[in-house]
Amino acid sequence: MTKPPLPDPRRTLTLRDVSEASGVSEMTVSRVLRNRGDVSDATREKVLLAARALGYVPNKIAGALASQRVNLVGVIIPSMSNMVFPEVMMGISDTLEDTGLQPVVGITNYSPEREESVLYEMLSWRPSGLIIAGLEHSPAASAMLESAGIPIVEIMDIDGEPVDSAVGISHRRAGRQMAEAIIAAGYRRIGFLGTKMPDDHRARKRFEGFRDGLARAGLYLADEEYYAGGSALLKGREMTETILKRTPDLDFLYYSNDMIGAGGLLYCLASGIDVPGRLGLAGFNGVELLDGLPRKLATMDACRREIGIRAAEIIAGKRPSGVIGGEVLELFPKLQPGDTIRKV
Amino acid sequence: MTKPPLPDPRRTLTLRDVSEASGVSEMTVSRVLRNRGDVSDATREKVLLAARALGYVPNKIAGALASQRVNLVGVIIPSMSNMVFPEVMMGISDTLEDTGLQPVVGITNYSPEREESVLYEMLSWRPSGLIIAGLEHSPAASAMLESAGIPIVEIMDIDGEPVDSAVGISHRRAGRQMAEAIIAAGYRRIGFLGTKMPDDHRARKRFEGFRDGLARAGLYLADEEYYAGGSALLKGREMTETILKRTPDLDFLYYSNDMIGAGGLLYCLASGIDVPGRLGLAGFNGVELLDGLPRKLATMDACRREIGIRAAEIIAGKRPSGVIGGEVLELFPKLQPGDTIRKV
DNA sequence: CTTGGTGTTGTTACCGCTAACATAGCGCGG
DNA sequence: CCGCGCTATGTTAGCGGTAACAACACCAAG
Repeated sequence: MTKPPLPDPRRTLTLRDVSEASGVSEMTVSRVLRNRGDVSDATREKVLLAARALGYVPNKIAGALASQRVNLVGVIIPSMSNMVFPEVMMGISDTLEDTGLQPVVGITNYSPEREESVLYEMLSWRPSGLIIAGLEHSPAASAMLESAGIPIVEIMDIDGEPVDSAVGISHRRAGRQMAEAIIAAGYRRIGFLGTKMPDDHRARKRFEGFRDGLARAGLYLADEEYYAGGSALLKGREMTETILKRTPDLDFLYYSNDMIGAGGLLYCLASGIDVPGRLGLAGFNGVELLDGLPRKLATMDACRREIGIRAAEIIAGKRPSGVIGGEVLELFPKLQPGDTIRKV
Repeated sequence: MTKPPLPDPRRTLTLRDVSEASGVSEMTVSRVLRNRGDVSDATREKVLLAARALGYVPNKIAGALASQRVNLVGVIIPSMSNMVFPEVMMGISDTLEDTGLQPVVGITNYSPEREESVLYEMLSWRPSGLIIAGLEHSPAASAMLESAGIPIVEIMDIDGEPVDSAVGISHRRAGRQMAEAIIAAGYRRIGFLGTKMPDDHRARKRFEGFRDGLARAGLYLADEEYYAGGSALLKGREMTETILKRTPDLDFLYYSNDMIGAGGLLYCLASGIDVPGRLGLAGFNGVELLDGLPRKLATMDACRREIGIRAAEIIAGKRPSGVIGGEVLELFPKLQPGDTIRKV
């Protein structure tokens, strides 16, 4: 039993191990592995061979500390469970792909306290940029964002004052537009169905915009219904039944998201309600799932993927404008009338 | 031009800044901020006050390097877009919550190459544990996993040889069980609908188990149909139409996931096909969405949340068994017959 | 034979924090 | 009033890399 030439195989390897195995200095190994600086082909080969043979994995913690550079981009979002943020994430990932930057996600569950702690945790890793959903933050969180010294992009919403840059849509306007379209189609007894989430500011703004849109035409909401938790599709179904039982003369239902809207649509179809003749329906988000439904629910695309792409571009410094920061990029969702609003 | 007493205010703060502001050594500040070691209450107050006033955020990069401890757990999964992995993630997050550990997610898109590079990237941050979906990895990835020197938990699947620990279900058995239930209910002309994903090994194993289950009863698949990309609900609808047109005498359709199954169900209901009398249907996963459908699709719960919980427990060293590693934990999905399989 | 470029490799000094040990101050029994 | 055993705080030496610069070999031109 000869002792193998390698030192304790359980110890994790360092540059020194590779350096000794290949007979050059640690610095040269470092250069080879990062493709930086001039290294002769012969040396490069030797080093790469040794590194691969040992199974060396560089220690980015040490590298980041020494170089003061971290290839991480923090992404803070409220939730991962409703298909809207995963799509934003894909836009971000795809755009960051070829920049050497890597997204790291944190979830807040719509809780300002969690947002604060997730943000603190993220900043303690000194990411080179941060993407965060929403414009509303606790004072402490705002202070951290302001003094972080890195590019910040607040996404999804532009109805407010960003810390640095922002990419999103105006939810207030989106709500108002939907109201106008509904009124134009001749509906008058309008109900609203949404979530019980005081901290979902975007849903709130859509609701306010919607109500304002109605008010401008001298209309008001005829009834409202809210839910929290559970299967959104099922809740949409149940809430629709509830609200229609309570206020049978409603002629339109505006849902705060597509999932409950889809539930409502399925309920109406099963109950033989004439959609969109006797009752019109609309949701919000433009989720892919709607494509598979028996009838197409009216909705508004929230530009989720593009928001992700643009935000990542700002962080990566790829915006064509060449602006350094403080950019506010508004995207414009378009109304997709589908089959659940009467044609005028 | 006198040099200001404070150094560049844009520079990010270090322990030294807090130490100077509070008049104690860096070490003491460090102790206060980590709640470690004895510090007098007076000093603690002073330090916390100064840290808060300055808005100091510790640098975990430096901390991790010095202490050789990283509170990160890598989680590598194929996708975030189909509701199964988000639910696993929640189990992981909830369990890690009170351990000081933090999950960091990487997505592979079912690509072995991406898996390899995501894994390399993750290991270079020296996480204290790793959770990775599946038992099949490239040779290079396997080598990295083996020599990482940290607890590894492979999740979702247990049909194979884990590197270290594993938590999951037997997809082969799940497929077989479904076949047996279908046969017991009297169906004989059975079709399969799935994804074109050579690297989705779990779907493949379910399919193989299903085919074996049929074979044991002397049956074989009467037809098959595959898809890739797009809205799964819509694809399920379209594939169902296609396969039924091509092979009209099918009396059962087994879908490789609930989403296309739901699409198929909606198609059948809209076409007036007698379900489950003339045609039976079943999916896989037990997604919440099914609760909202007009009829309940037969499915098998994949134990997604519990898989996340158990995997996180192993990483956090919270398993009751007290086992160090190499644990294989099998979970047992139960068949939910719903309304789309004939009662025997 | 020098000089000076050019291309390659090595040396030194940190990066910001923490483990481990050293030290200072204090109360107290002998 | 010495020395012991506390507790509270400070000092030193890295963690594993990289930036910046130094050093070296080699060769062409002067």
